[in-house]
Amino acid sequence: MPRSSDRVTIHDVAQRAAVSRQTVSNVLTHPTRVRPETLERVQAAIAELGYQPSSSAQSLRSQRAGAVGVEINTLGPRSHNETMAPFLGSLAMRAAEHGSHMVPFGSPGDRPMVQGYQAMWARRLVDAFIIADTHHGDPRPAWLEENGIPFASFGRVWDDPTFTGWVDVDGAAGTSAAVAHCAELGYRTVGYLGWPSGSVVGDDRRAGWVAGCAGTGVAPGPEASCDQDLDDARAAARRLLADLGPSDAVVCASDILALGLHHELLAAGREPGSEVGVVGFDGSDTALMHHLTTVVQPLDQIADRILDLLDDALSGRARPSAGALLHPVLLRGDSTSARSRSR
Amino acid sequence: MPRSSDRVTIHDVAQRAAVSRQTVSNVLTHPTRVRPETLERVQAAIAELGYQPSSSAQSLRSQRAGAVGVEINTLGPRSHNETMAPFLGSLAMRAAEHGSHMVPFGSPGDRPMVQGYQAMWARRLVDAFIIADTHHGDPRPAWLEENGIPFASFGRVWDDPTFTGWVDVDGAAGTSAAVAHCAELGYRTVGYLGWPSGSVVGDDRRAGWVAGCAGTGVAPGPEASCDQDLDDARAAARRLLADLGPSDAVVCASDILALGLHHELLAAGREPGSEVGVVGFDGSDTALMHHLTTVVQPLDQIADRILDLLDDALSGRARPSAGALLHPVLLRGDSTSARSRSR
DNA sequence: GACCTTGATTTGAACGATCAAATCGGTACA
DNA sequence: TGTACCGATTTGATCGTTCAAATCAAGGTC
Repeated sequence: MPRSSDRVTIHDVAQRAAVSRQTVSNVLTHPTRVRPETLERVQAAIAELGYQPSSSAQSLRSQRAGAVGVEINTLGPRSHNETMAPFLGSLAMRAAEHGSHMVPFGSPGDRPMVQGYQAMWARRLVDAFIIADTHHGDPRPAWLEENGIPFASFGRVWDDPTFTGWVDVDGAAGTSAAVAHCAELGYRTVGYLGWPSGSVVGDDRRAGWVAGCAGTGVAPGPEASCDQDLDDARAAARRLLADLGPSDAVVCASDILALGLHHELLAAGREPGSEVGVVGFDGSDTALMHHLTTVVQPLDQIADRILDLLDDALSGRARPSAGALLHPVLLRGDSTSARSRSR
Repeated sequence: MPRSSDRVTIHDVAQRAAVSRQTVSNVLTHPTRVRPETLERVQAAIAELGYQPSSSAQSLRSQRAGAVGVEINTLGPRSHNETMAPFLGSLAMRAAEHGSHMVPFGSPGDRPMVQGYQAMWARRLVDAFIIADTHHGDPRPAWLEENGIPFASFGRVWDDPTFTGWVDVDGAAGTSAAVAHCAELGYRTVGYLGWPSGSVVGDDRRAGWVAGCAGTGVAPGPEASCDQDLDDARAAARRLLADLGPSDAVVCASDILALGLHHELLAAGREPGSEVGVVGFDGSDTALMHHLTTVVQPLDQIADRILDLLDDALSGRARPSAGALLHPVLLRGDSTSARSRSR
């Protein structure tokens, strides 16, 4: 029976098993150091008392918070960032297996500033950070690097090509697979609805479309670009519509853009899929809800790899020689469907 | 200058200001105990060294993790739960002002089990939990209560009316306001698209529709119900369409349902807003994206109140005599618009 | 029988903070 | 002059764990 207080400590277990605290500790961290007979007795005591080491005590002793910070400014309303929320979910689930947990935090302002990071780091609430969506001129990578703070990034860190602690989705492979999918289903041309050139992610995805068309021999269809916004997407889609005949398909840089095109097709009385094929990108809830064919980001895998990177960094292992590019997976929905090639 | 190591501790500050560690501690926690002159000197040292107390050390000493657990199973893909993700965002932002942080976690399975909670609690990674979406037969509230674990709930805890540690949105007030909004704009009847009766949240929202119609004198329009799913919503909306004339409006139990109706209207060539009014509920990104008029849940306020509840519980203050009902706010979008009453 | 070795276990110390009790230098009062 | 008292500050102890060094028991060697 645990002592009067409700909290079971290593001391309670030691007393129960008639050994010293250190032996109990060894049972959990260096089982080989302890005699099999004793091991068993201590393990029994641990089980009976339901002992689990206190994370605060371990943190203090090991100088490790066992936590990783993730900025969630982008998670709030009006952000339209449908990737970060599920990504945080994946991280939280996977973190358990890595013996750590996530601490979401935000800076007051809209723009990602180092202020929030600074606050978390100074108190050592976290051992490392995960950043995402870095852009040109993003102050975070440089600041983290300068201060020797471990971090990993979801998405390439474009400002610093020497930094290899990132995991990213091979956007070109994704759009290329989307084109292949359309070709296979018999669409005659494959157009592209993307973002204005200049964004690295956008250019990457567009490149996959170009390469995909060249590789499969399908004719490139019309192209338009717009911002990551449903209204803009619809406007851009309207511009495309005139050039889209039956059995044409369009690959989009994101699910939001795909949804915009989807809506315009319906508004024009043209059935998505059976008439004009539409493929989105991201595998967002939005796409699933509307049954759009989409290129799904393997968020669980990404989370796992990122946590591996941090494990390595925290145990002083060398950084990998290069970042990791993961392949997205095409998820077939109703917005693309087989058509007879004979028409 | 900080000592050779990179970590600034209370000892470094003490040395720098030529006082003892305890005096430094007092400066931060009991400033009145220290002579003004000394206070200033120590504060200067703190500022110069950029000292912040170590959270692990404080946790161990105070027996408080300073963290709150939030289950995020519902946050993963395919959950269609558009409220939890932004809510977690609000919590994370507000938590900073409450001197704590959020720890999102998940259980392997789909259904909320106590297993995940157990794991977090045993190691004292968190001091309390925030639960949401409790349903009849939910094992969590009872289990938490039994084990004396502090928690608060977003949404009433229906199985235990004596539990008052909850904050909820006044759904009836929301739908009622939605009806009033429609009446004000001149819609002749206001229908309802809701969930099958039996869900407490759903019944609450429906009651507000009924009361709103009675209160404003607007005629109740047709009614239908379906699950929280876009396809189901569209099917239900099709059933409603026949009974919906121009200048009729429909209040919906959620943004997803509203979106379903929105889509069916467009598919039938009837303009949402100008012909048939549509009001959603939740204030989700989906609604904002589609410019739907919607009843917005005040997530920041809810987060604040919930954290207050936990602060009280952790400092041993008595529970409030009743749960808190917060008023949602109607956000006007394009899916409702003024019409001339003269027609 | 004294001495060394090996393996298993225990004791001491430390991580960084804060509470409680002890100390210190002054003042006031008898 | 002694002492009681005060505010300001310091010292000691503690939270629960784990590393490093000390101890202990058993066996082997010369």
